[in-house]
Amino acid sequence: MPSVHKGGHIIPSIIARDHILKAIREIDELGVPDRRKSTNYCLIHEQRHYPPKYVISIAARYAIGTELGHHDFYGGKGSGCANQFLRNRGFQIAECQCGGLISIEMPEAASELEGFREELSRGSCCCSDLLVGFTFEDIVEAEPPSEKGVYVVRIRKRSERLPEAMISEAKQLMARVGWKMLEKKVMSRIKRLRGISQCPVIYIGGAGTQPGSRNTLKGRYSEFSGRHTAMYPVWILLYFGWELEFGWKATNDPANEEAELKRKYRKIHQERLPALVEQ
DNA sequence: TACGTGGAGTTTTGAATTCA
DNA sequence: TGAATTCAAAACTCCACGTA
Repeated sequence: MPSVHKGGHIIPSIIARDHILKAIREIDELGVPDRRKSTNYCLIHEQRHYPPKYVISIAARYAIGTELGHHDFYGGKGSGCANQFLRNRGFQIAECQCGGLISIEMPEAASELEGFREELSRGSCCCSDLLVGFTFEDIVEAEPPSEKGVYVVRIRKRSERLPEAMISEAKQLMARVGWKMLEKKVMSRIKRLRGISQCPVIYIGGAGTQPGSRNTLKGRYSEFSGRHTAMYPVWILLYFGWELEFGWKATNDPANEEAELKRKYRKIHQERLPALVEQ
């Protein structure tokens, strides 16, 4: 088999740019196993980072039908090694310790990324005026009443982990579970984390909005531990060290209060709803 | 009586199809 | 080819019932 390296550690030269692009697309879908993350270099494609050796391993499967193992070829800088192989096919390689699969899609430059981090950590937004009269408690130990009302989930403190990185790690976890149907459903919710902005309010909902309903704030809150539409992204945020609050306001007209709250929120946020609400 | 859970009703969304 | 329509699936919410 033709190769670009000798001595038993070979990269099949039949691997073309198209095979590498297919590998990148697969990694976008399935993520990178922890043991295959890069240590010192990243392949940078469309402003996302990928581990060079893992990309080549996957690309080999598309080219020759067999995935290469971690020790089947060299990484590093030398001639015939993974980095040079990828550069020869038109890809950018940079020194980086992120491990791969880190997106910097929102801000384009590194300085902007830092600015985005700062903006996220501030979490300031004028929509806090909408929540006058709400009671807030830590989401993991909130005790809302058994009454009708409107409720919100709000970010109290952000961690260093950005939404895109959390989505990537969640995707890897789901890929390891190996249950496509479950992965599709869970990830469809978790991807809503991309909608998180500087605004701390990430969900608005109502309890007892329909006539005759016996739903309560307490009941809706309990669903965050088992079947609420926003529970997966909430779990992910908590897992990565974000601190969240559950806030509520009891009312006899939750439907109108919820609609009015969302209307005002949209007005402030260019017609968008909170990140975890279906847009 | 309060709570948890399975299942059903209603609304929304998006893909597929039809038609001009 | 693009707009309009249809329909299935998903999302969201509520109801009913068993249990503590």
